[in-house]
Amino acid sequence: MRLVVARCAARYTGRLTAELPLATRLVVVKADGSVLLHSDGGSYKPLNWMSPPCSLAVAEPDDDAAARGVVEIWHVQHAKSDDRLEIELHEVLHDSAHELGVDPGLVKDGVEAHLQKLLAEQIHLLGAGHVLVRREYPTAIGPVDILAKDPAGGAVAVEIKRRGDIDGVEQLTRYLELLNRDPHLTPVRGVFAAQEIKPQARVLAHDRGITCLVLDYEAMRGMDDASTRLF
Amino acid sequence: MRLVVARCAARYTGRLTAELPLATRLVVVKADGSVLLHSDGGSYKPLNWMSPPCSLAVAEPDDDAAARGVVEIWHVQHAKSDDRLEIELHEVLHDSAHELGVDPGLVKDGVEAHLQKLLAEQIHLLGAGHVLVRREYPTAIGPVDILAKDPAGGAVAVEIKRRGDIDGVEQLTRYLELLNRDPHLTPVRGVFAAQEIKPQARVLAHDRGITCLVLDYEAMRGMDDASTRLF
DNA sequence: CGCTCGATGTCGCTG
DNA sequence: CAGCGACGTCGAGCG
Repeated sequence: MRLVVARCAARYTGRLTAELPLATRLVVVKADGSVLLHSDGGSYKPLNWMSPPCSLAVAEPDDDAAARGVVEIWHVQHAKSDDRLEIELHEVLHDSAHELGVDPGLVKDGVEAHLQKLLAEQIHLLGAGHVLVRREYPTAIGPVDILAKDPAGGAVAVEIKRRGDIDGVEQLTRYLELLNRDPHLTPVRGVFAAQEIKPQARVLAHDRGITCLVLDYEAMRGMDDASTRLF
Repeated sequence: MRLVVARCAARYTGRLTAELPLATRLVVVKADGSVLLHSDGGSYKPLNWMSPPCSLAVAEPDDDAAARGVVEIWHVQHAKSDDRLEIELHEVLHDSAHELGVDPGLVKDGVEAHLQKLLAEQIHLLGAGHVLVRREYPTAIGPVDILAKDPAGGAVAVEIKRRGDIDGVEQLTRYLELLNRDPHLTPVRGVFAAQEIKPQARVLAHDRGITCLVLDYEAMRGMDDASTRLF
């Protein structure tokens, strides 16, 4: 990894065109050739960048550029598209290189996939006597998170979100509309399950006859741990 | 901006929980207090981070941590939530600070608006005899990209996307519902136009009587260039 | 390789 | 401040 702090200007062309006027920034060149241009604030997102796979070619400035104070021009070209990032370096304030090695990567916990897995295992949370049909039950517009049967044999479609927003209710509504066209399934009941359900989503869900179910992730994981520990 | 290259481990708790095992990484501390943890590859996104506003507190390791080789612990706490990032530094390989100043920011020029402009100019792409009424035709829930009239005088509402997804069909459906309440306009026909239309979106659109139109951006731009060149 | 969907999404605009 | 749409969305998982 190479770290350069420099006064620089940049231009990106590709899916859009964007310009960065002359200012002092951090330029990071990673081992895979990717380049990041960071300002001293904002957020984790760079002002501009090039994703791997890409190649970096360093060029001397032409007379015109040299006259503008450019000491080096970096051409960063994406390998599989015509995306291009051009950086004009005017003054290099810091330049260092470091061997970092391969990163073992981030281990996440508590994302939607976990919730889905846990609810599938603890399907009784939908109510006593419910039975799992399958996870990711396919429809023409995409898979429903969970399809289950209630004690009376009626189909139940479950949409799971970490945070229950209106979007999720809309999504579930579309699934229900399609599933209810299947004579073998209809009538299909809808359950909107999330760790936290926004009031608006709750209202909309209720309006459409969809049941809301708040999931307690910690408790569900506790159950999972318990069962794992037992066997 | 402070740049630290160090062997470190990290843990994030907040909207989810995530862990980073011990490895050598770049730690960036920006002027606004935000922190980025980058590996030597991947993409522009850090492995882990804390967005501003947040505060950084440096602590000495306790005996247990010191025994594990920790030389310093950074507690990064978000100011407005309980999001928290904890970084254990095991070995600092580089540490430098730099004054960058304020960044003038990125100037963008997008493709999205261009598509709308081109289709408005080449409204015949909707079918021979179509006439533009106006771009950004206002409704109570926001402007429709294009309103046109077909040769029979019927209203046509067009939603334009670069990538045609289900969301866009939903959006157009809402517009159509509102537009069709206007007795001067109804019945309004819907056209979903995009450079690329996903199969699911196509199914949903067809289901709702909405026409799909694939736009050839290059060809449309070519037409534009040609007309520009001629006059 | 393409497609779909989630995301600590983030960003920016508007009411 | 909230809501909503766009993003150079990115990235994982699956067929």
